[in-house]
Amino acid sequence: MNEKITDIINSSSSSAYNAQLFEKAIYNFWENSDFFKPQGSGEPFTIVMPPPNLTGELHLGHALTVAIEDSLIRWNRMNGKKTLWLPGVDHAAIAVNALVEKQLNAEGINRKDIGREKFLSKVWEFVNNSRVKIAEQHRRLGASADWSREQFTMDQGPADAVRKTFVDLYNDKLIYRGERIVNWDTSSQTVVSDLEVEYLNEEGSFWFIRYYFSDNKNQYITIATTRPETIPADTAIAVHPEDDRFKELIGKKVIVPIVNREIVIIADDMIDMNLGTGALKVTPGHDQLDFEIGLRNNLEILTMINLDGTLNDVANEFEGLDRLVARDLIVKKLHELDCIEKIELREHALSISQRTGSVIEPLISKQWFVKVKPLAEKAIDIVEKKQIDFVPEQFTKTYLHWMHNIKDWTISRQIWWGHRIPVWYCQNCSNEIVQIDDPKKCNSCNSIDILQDEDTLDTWFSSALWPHSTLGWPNKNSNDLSEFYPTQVMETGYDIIFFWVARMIMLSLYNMDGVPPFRHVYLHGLVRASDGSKMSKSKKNVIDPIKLIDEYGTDALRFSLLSSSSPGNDQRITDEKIKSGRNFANKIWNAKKFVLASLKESEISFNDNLVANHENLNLEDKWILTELNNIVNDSNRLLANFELSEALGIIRDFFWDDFADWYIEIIKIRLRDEGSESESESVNVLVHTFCSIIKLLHPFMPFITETIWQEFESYINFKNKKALIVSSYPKEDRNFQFNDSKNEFDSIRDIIKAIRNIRAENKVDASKMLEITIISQSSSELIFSMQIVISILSRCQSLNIINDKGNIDLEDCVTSSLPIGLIIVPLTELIDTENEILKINKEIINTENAIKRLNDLLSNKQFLDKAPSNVVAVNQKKLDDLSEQHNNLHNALERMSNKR
RNA sequence: GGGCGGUUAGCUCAGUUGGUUAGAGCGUUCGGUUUACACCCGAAAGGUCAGUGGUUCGAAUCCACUACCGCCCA
Repeated sequence: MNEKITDIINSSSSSAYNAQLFEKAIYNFWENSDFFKPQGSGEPFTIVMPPPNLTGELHLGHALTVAIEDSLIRWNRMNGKKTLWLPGVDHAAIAVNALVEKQLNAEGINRKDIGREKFLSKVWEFVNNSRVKIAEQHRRLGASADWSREQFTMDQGPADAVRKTFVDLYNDKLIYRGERIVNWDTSSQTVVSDLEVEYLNEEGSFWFIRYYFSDNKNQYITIATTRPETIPADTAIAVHPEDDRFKELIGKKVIVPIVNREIVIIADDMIDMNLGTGALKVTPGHDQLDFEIGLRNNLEILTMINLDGTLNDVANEFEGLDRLVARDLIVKKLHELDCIEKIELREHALSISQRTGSVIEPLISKQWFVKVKPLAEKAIDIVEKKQIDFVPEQFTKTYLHWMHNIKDWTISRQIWWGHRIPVWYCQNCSNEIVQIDDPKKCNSCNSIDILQDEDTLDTWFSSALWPHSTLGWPNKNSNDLSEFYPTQVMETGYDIIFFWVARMIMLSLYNMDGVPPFRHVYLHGLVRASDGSKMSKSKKNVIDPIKLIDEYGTDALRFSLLSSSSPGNDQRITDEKIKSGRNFANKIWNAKKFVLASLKESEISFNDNLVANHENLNLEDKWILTELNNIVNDSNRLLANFELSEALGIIRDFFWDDFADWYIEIIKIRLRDEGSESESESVNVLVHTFCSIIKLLHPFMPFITETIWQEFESYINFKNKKALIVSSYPKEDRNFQFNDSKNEFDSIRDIIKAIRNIRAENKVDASKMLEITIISQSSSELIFSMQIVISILSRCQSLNIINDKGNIDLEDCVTSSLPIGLIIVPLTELIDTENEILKINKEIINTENAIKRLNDLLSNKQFLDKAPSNVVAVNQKKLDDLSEQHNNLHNALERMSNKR
């Protein structure tokens, strides 16, 4: 592998990192080496991938899913876990059914003309193509998933799981068939579940309509409605029993306009007296609430809307019209009949099908339902007992709230694509046969005249079984099932917490004897367009992740998605963000060039066993190793808490700020000193630190890090590890913890920053070398030992370090006061001494204020009693530093003033 | 109507058990000697942490209320 990588690098002329050159080769190398398969004997770590819909392409939400899950997977793999990321795809019943139907329609073909079988073969053709495409896109995203275990919801295994679950639930009386009012999607002509209905607030007309009494044609009761077109199916008027306006009318009869049918005025507690006139027309066949009123009051149920949205003969002369068209005509007729008292504008919720966008029609229909309450109770219990937890935590509440108010789940769908309901009806004796294997004959009367239910199951029914059906259930002897169930993490978007997560919990508990399907649920937010709007095809603001990858590289995309993703929160994606990801990758690439060149030029053999050479480490070595150790510690902790963006952030900062801007710049000085012990020492630390960074970054940015690792492999023997992906993640090393050195280095860094600041503030020409004096009472030795570093990084030609307050001439000097000492920079350009004195005075006042505040704090008995000791100590240290600084400032002021 | 969340620099966002003078990226301004990198380097400006009140030695962080924004469920 590494020869190949080196070849590619050598053939590239550009100095910048070009992701396109490496990603494919690296991915193939991983996949062909079987690195994605669970390996070793470690503790298992499993994530089951949320199966994308086979509707066509992956979007940025999938890219985020992959970025997060792959990072977790790679981190765990590098930590020695037996890691399985199980990929799969979903048949997306309604969406795919509609897509293929649309394609056929474009060719002038109706699915009913060609029949079920032929239609399904067309669908299979379509999904087989999508499946290949999506798998390819996942590879582009760098997903280290075990493709040999890839599952499809329509494969035999998951299909067996669906059948067994259905039959078990049926036998346990948890699945039933019944006539209920359901959400009917007139355009796809199927029922949809409550969750698939969206509500849109819309300003609409509120019609006030008179119903005349049958015994007195001059008197009437006025009702208010937003749906006058359903008047022909009214079977009662309802009022509140306590409503004084209507009390006496209860039991009286009125005539339904247009159809002239007689209905009765009834009383029902659920009527809102303040809404409209307080009287409600009751249409049990076409409204959920009216249906319930109808049940309570034994009302007749009339159906006037057909499955395609047109009206039937109940609507008299309006038969055959679409209900939305009929509305206007019916209103017109009501006007003619003088039944309309007034029309108001009112905001009301419009039910829209999430799938097709058409207006949902509540209809009575015979459907299959899951009786969810008993399942929900267990699903509530398991979360309350904290056997499953949510990240971020607040989704626990969302979940529990929904579970507590759960309603039965409509699982049948009137479409062809999907798992057919395993129920057969005997045409001879009306027996209902529900069983796993297709029956040959009726198990009651032995007739062979049996017909299978025409309907299919809700897609989410099969996805609800995903964590165990993909591992081999219902085959309880499956190795994967015993080894990888329960899984550790379920990671998906918060928008499908009810659709999917909640149902997986319910049905997994049911099928797996109460063992929950996963330990943690991590929910990420939506990826939005740069203006904060949702991406949607209709808005034409969808960004194709593959295009971004082509332009910027997968690592850049993953970096930007991950670094602006915090659990449960939406993020906006912008070109600038992805560019900063690309820039980061390029920075790594260039640092690699420097490190590798240093290694080659030094001609030393890299020795990662640095611990033995402690005494020879320089201050900056101890500092960078300590910082590295801190970052290793923190990033492992953050990753364990699912704080990916935080972990990535601190690694990025460490690499860019500490390693690239400081350590490399300092090390250059030592590298010039060829052949010295210091040179080999520095190369060791340099390579060790850089390789640690590469490891730390690998889960997030797999391609560039593996590419670099492969190239390094030619020069370093990485302890028998074939690839970075299967190497070990850095672990804390107490031997690299030099806290005193870190503090010392920080104060040296402050000196350099202070001098640079003086240069910039005073507009000192960049090429001008300075002569600097530093007065330090306690740390002059430390400063002396670092004088070359200080000189070069701040561009001084001489550094005069003294530890007493000797009489130094401060004419034409600028000073900077630090806890470690006073920095004096003489400038040949004219210095405004008065201005300098002003500046120093200002700083003295600031310092004195701060000292006063700290003195007050530290003499506050309550603070000393109640604050933890480390907080007291930190503030004491701060006070000491400020006092030192205050002295230095006074010192400078004195000398400055003498020169007036 | 019920529930959940948000409001921090010009923009996008961190800030996990309350503890230095509140951070980052992008953008802005100034300056760029330097063979890893201009997809870069150095320096800087910029915030009453939505408002009010409370708890506390100490509040962006906890509590209450208000305002605005968003999401979910009806």
